[in-house]
Amino acid sequence: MNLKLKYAELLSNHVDLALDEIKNLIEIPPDSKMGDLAFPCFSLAKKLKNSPVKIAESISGSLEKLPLFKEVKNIGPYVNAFVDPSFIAHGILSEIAENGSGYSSQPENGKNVVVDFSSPNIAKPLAIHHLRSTMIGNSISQLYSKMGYNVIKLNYLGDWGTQFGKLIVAYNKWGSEVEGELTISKINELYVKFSKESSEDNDLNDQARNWFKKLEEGNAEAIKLWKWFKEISLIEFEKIYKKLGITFDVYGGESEHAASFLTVVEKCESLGISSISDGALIVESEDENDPPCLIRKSDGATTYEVRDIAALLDRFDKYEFVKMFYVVGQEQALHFKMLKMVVKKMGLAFSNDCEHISFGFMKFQGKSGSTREGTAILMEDVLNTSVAEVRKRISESGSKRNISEEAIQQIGIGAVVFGDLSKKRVKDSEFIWEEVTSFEGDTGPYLQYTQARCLSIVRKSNHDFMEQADFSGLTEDSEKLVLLKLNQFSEAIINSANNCEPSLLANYLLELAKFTNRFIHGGREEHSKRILQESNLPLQSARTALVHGIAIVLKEGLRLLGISSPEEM
RNA sequence: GCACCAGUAGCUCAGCUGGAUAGAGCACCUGAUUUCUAAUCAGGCGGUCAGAGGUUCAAAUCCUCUCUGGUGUACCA
Repeated sequence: MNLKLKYAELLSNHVDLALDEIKNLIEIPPDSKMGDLAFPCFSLAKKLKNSPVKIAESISGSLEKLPLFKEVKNIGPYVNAFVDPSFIAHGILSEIAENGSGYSSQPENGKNVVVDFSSPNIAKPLAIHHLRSTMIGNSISQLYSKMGYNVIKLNYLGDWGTQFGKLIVAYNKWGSEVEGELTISKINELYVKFSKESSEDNDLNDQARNWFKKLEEGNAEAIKLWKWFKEISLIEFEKIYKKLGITFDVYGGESEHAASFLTVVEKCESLGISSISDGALIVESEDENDPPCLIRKSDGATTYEVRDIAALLDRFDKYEFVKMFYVVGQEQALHFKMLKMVVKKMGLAFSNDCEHISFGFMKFQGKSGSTREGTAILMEDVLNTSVAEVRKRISESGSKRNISEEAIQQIGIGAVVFGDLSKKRVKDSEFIWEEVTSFEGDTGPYLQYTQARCLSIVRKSNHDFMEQADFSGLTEDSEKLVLLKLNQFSEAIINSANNCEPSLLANYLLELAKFTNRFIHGGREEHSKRILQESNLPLQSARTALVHGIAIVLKEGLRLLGISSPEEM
């Protein structure tokens, strides 16, 4: 139910503004004691040549009574409305009960959205800085499918480039020293060793560039090794994605577009937007402050930029997307700016639909870990530690409940994911072990706990509460706050999706959970206030339905963040 | 040098795109438990919204400058 719209309709007969304008002015007061909706009268003051307070008085005095609004009065320059919870409860709760997890979902619109996320480099283990792209991208994908889009989740692997030349050199030189089976961490060790040695021996870098050139030319030995490194890496990645419950629709890779780079080069040349500089082919930037975009190296090899452009052209051919999201760290902002710039110069309108969804650094003890230096914090370790902490906590609490292994996994992993997604993307975030393994307050486990608590009440209610409920009994403030919050679910989703900002949804869920715990907690202080102790069955049923609705919204909201929630914990 | 991003309580962060007395969580202090799940709830402590100007009825929010931190700056990706 769109309460802002209803309120705007009520006001529209007495305010000389278009319905939409009124609706956009309506806000939610900072304190619910002041009302549930507020219409500020400042902007009318000039037009009416009267003080905002007087205008508010006159409007509130002339409004007709609607059952939806218990009371409308002015507080200073605001016209504030108090919603009658019993009037909205039936609509909201039956909508949730009927749709279940589909509550607030929008019908399919057939439009394609491509989300490029996670996209790790082959031959390096997944570290915490990959967590952000992976989790943010996954959540954006869930949000857009909730909004009715057809989402293509694309894992665009960094599987091409000079680094493979380096690896091949390293493997040929020191590979025989590796003991046992070659794993991703052993590959990484070779890479680390190469980095160290090559800083003193420039010849190694030349060899590496040479091997990469060979790889691009289709040299059999190079390709064989490259394929092998890739296979080993993918097996490792899949293990983590499975833990996180993430799947991809398409695995792509830069390597696929290395060949088609010629198309890009030709197009740039024929359009006359490129030029030769120091032997390399470049496209000049529009902004004088930016460097040019390198399309082809002076030795004829491809660049990251040209491969990405070729990949983008290919994606549009395949999917005709309405949105193309690149979920990649902010350090690559310039790269995506140049990518868009070149594609725009190529005369392709879809350059406007491409968006770089950037995010800040993940740091550990003030530094961003580096796989090259071997100081990275591995994603697997983080997840395992958090899960272990949950297990420890449960055994120490001496709880009688038997908590399943599945639930322990969900809680441990949920804590890590929520910790990351509850903050705005742009912020750099400091990785603190104690914080990851803290499960109190504004955390994922808090939301899961709230949800489990609600489900427990629903489970114990042994009758058809939707059938027997009398929603007009829901008159308490604590009930109203929860109801209004449930009603805002779709707004939270839309906001979150439009801004590609999962933290907005995360914060919405925290508020919902807070109101919920307050509401339910009344039953702890006074036994008679417990929902299932209520002797008036229609009222008890209405409250149970409310709790049921909360559980559904919390579970669905968490799912949109990529977090699964246990039935019991 | 230039460009982009950030700066709000001791710490981690919100602040609904310009509105009411700047809010949460953690930490610290006090209280509630033979739990419809205490991974909870109630209360206390804690602020020069980096600084200075400006725009207007109204600025943490918009503009300008300064300071601090981070990132990027063509043949790595």
